[in-house]
Amino acid sequence: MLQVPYIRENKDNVIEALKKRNLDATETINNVLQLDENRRKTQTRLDNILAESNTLSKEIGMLFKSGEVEKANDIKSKTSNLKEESKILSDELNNISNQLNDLLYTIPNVPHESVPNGKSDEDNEEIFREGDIPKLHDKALPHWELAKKYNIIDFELGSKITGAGFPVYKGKGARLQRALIQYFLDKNADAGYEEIIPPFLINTASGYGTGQLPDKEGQMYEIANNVSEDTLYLIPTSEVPITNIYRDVLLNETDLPIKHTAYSPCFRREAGSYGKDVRGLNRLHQFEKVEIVRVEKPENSYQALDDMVKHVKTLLQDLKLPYRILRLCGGDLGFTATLTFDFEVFSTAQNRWLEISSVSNFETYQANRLKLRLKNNQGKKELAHTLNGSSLALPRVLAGILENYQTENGIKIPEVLIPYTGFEMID
RNA sequence: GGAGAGAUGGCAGAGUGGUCGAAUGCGGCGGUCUUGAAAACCGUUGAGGGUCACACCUCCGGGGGUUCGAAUCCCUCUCUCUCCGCCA
Repeated sequence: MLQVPYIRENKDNVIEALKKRNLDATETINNVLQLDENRRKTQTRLDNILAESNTLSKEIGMLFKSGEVEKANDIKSKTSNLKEESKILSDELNNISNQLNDLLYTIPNVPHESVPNGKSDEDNEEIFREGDIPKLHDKALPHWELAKKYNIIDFELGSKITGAGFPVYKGKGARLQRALIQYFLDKNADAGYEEIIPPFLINTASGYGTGQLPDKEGQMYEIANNVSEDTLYLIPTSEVPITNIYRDVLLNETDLPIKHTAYSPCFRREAGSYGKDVRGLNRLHQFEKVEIVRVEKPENSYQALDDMVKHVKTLLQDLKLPYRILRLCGGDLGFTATLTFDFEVFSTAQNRWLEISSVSNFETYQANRLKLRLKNNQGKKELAHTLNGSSLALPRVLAGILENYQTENGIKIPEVLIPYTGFEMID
């Protein structure tokens, strides 16, 4: 969430910048500042009462020690008023703090200055395009038909076992998926990202840390939890457990940059999706993803973002898939991000672009929730910047490969993957 | 699943109702000494709120309670460790 002192000092800029999200935050920001002022005032009043009561308590202690019991009892009777008052005030303070927090949770991150105006994904700005769109033969099929034809992904079987959106990968399909995971992890490791295998369930504190909670519970599957009283959630992305490694952590400047990569299954409820968007592998409830996460010094985070974009590019270049990069407009920008670049692969048989990666800078927005701080060279503590990106989301890469690499005799395997698959053709 | 022990500052570890935000050791930082370094010695060193700065307030795993007063007593939750059982 945004930092209150920052809002206090940059009120007009914050309101202006949030307009890019098509959001008029004037009232909310005013309420925040009002509540903040109220909070500080109440805190001061409470502090004074507590100070007085502390003084009296010490006096009583001394009097008892010196045997002046009557005098002590006398003072004792005076403290009951203070007690009552402090109880009322601390309730009030709690109330105000909760209101303030609740409100802060509703304010999205301030977009970076380079974020274009716009209402929806149609207004995203294409900044880069690479790779040739192949000319397919006459009988070319969309990937869900190919999956059936070559018996490599079984959507109906997944529906039987679990439900729609939980496909079963079989034979060479499973093998190809695993090859991609391993290939991505290897490439990420080569680029200096340390591999992590995180838990696939997270608690509520972690959900708050990265911004899935509150309000976006609907995105995640909730687990009836017999282990503790806390609710657990299936991870929607490994960003959540990985970034939460650094919740309540104070880093030294020499620890940075921190670069992690992880493979994990991702679980999303995707309530309300329908039609061609959910066809085949386009949108699933469970999918595989390799993620990269970074923790950076504030002054380096945009350089890091750039670096991540470059890295993701190399993956697609290696796979020889046609792709483009979009700079998300204010209307499409995620709640917690300041700047996001989406990668889309061209799904030739469907004749549409599919999002396969989203690379974002969160600046201090997550770090503030996480209490992820950094002690800089002057010994001063400041919030770190967090970033993440997909490298890559598997199903749509798979869709892209199946469709773009199909021939009349079968589906060719991209050359870089052959050492991982052990076969060159799905036929 | 059963029985027990525990959670204190960056780490280790004392503290069982009042002057304890917390001994001591290690580590960190600054200094003396040294050509330089090490050692030794001296000093300093938790976090958050608040303030122009002080004052002041809060924090000894989380939450609640007892008390004029809680790191210390009670309840509860979470976590860790030991033993037994079960298990990939």
